Amino acid sequence: MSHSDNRPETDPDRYDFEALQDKWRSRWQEERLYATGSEKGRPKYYILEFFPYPSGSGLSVGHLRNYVPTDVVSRMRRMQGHNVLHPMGWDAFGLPAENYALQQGVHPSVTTADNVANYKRQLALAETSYDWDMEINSSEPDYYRWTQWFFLLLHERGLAYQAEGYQWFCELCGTVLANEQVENGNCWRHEKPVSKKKLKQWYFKITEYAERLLDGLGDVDWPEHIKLMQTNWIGKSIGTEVDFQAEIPGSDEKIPLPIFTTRIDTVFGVTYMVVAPESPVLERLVSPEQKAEVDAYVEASRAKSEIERTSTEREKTGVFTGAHALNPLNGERIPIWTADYVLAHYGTGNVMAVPAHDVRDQEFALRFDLPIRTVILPPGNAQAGEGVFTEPGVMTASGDYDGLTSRAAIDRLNQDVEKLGIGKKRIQYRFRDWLISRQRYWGAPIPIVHCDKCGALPVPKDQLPVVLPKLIEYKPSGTGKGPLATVPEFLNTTCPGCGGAAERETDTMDGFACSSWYFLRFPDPKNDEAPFSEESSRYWLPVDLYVGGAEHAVMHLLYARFWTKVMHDAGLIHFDEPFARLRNQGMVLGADGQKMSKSKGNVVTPDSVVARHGCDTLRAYMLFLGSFETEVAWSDEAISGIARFHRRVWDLITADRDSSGEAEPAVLKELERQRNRAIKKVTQDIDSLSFNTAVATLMEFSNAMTSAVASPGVAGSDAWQQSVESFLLLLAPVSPYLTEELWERTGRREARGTIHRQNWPTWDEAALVAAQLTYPVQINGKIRDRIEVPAETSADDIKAIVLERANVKRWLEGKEIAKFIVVPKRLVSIAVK
RNA sequence: GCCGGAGUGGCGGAAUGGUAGACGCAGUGGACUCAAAAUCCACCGAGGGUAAACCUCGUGAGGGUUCGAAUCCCUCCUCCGGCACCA
Repeated sequence: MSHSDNRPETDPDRYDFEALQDKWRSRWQEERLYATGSEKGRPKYYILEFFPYPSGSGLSVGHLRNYVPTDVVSRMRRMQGHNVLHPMGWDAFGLPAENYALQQGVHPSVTTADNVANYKRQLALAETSYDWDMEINSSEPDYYRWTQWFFLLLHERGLAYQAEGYQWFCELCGTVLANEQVENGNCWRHEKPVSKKKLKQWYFKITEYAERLLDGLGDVDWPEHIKLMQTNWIGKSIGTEVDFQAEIPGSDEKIPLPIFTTRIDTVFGVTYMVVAPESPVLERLVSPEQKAEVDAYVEASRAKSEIERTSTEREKTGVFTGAHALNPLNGERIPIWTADYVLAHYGTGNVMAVPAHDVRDQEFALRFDLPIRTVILPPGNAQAGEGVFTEPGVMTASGDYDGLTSRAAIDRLNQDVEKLGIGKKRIQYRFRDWLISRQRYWGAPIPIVHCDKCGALPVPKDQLPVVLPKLIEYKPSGTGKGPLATVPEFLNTTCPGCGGAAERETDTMDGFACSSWYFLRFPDPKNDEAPFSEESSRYWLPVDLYVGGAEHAVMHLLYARFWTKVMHDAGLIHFDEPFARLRNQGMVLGADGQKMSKSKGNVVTPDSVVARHGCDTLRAYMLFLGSFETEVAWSDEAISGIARFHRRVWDLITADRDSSGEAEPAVLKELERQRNRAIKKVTQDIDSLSFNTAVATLMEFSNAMTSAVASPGVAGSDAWQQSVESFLLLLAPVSPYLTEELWERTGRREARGTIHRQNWPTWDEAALVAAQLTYPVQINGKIRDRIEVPAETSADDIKAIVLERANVKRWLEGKEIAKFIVVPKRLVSIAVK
């Protein structure tokens, strides 16, 4: 057999991947091969990748780690008779896009259009089977009109509100930053510490959905670690809120000072209290003597970077306020301090400090010489041990409660404080409402009008979209107001309430708003009456398989779930979890084991790989690299193995063979077994996203075919034709060009049309059993012999055969058999004494 | 500090209670060739054994459960990821 590479370039039978790509790409386009399925009576399959931001640097093979595997699943599902929706669109609004445009000195609408065109060109190189009729772009008015519509829906439902809040501010940028632009307390562009500035901003009340966001995680097939990250992020704590009484210095007045604690059983060990420096009550508690010191402390904590503020390494700081409080359970009078280890936004912003049973309180107490009183003993110990005891235990020095376990005491105290009217059991969440305002240009304008008389009013829905004007100058102003505030024709409008002069809101929405609903738009992307039709969402949603990087574990995936639940409550959709099955692809590192980056010069692009090895080889190699969910390094050498595999396949199928003669039945039966095994394994592997083993199985099957066809008569057999057919079908989702060409060359396309619309092959379980089975024989766990027997041999017969074997006898000599185990189709195990 | 994930040949990785190392890369030997590339065939965890047979060891370390453990349980080590004063 001659090899294709040895064939002259003019030989039409040579494997020429470029010629195949040119030939089939245009034909497939004409045939609309990737159109979204719409045939009645078929099951649907909606497969989606995380909404990509089309970055200026284009795609590397790392991105294909997501796009190629999902494409393979889509292709298999189409062949399995599903109506498949596999769309692609662009998360084009947002800070990265705006910053890229600023850096290029070109308008973001222009850079976005260029970047999108480049992404589409590169995705075409990998022949990902998107239906481009479904394409969407979040920065276009057709789309963001509906993002604004959803803002109004949230507003209507009381889930969007405006509040004063401290927000990250970078002096060097002269602007407010988003949380995600603050890395370890530094501005992402300047690597300089950021501080906080107080601004009036828009928030979404995601915390109202905390409990349902937790509950919903039980219903979805997601990686456990992602669910866990969301659970931790939401941070549910069950505890008690109790009012202590604070004495106002210099008067007889007392005000309630509420605290939140998860350990009300330690309440008899409180020796001081702490109020957060930003807490509004602080002002009233400060005595004249302490005022200067407290003011200086509050000022200093505000100026501190977040990294200094929250580092647990740092020594604790704080100042006495001059005020005292009364412990409502024992009447004790204790000092009130302010310290920045207490966070204003969590709980009540005040804490009862129990230095004997809390690490932080103890550290503080030791530093400032405050008393430490043990009130919990380790279970079973009458004496307190060394250091801080933070576990539940048994109460002591706690009056009537002595001797109760922490658990019992918490229940009783919860009831008691409620009876006394000084507090009650309460649930506290760690996460906060979603700050959605951005004082930046490149985003969906928040559809609100501010009127002096009527206040903040929503723009009527029929006036949407509020169009983002095309500004030339869109740099952040640094005033804390967005660039839109400088555009009179945008800013000035009439009030939808009273018709008088009014101003538009000039903040734009966080980019995560756009990606919180895009999966609903894809089934119905051109609808101009509504964000989507009820019919389209009822048929296609929820998303059956959602694939993207683990870095979005909390942000996007939590926001999208929140919006989905709101829409469900508004009666717009029939489900309340958007993504039934979620998987994270692993990253592709450069050949040097480092993250791919321009500066390291280790970026591999699809362009270079396709030019060198062709699309099919790139695709198959992306799958073969390693298991889908783990990180892998690119290798320029290993890809040659896939290139060889494709050439061998070409030769195997195109070779001229002598088809005369009668084949041996055993050879044909073994070929049939290999064929059925491959169908089963490849089908199951693609379903479970084990693409690397699917490709390995195809290699094994082609190796088995190569050795089978070397036997006389096999080439002319039906079994051989069946194997060729099944093999091509199984390989089709992985290597679409090669298989289509071979499908045509073996005469199948003319009769039956494209390989990509054929039925996926099915297997016969009965054909999977080999005629002869080899049983290893273990004696005390070590393999001492092997026997080959017909598959149907009974366990008793196997036992008899094994006992007659010389090797076995040798190991059994003088020993007693304790156990004799025959595991059908697997092995024989003997335990001897 | 807390939570999670992972440690298997020279390398990427298979195997989730049943023959450890499938499949591939690299390597070694051979065939073809004037030669090289490509291709094809064979070998390819470590040690012992002239070789075959066969034996011993071997999935981060140590212990346990089991006829049988990479896989399950306990203790520890290393690496990676997330959260990080959340009361």
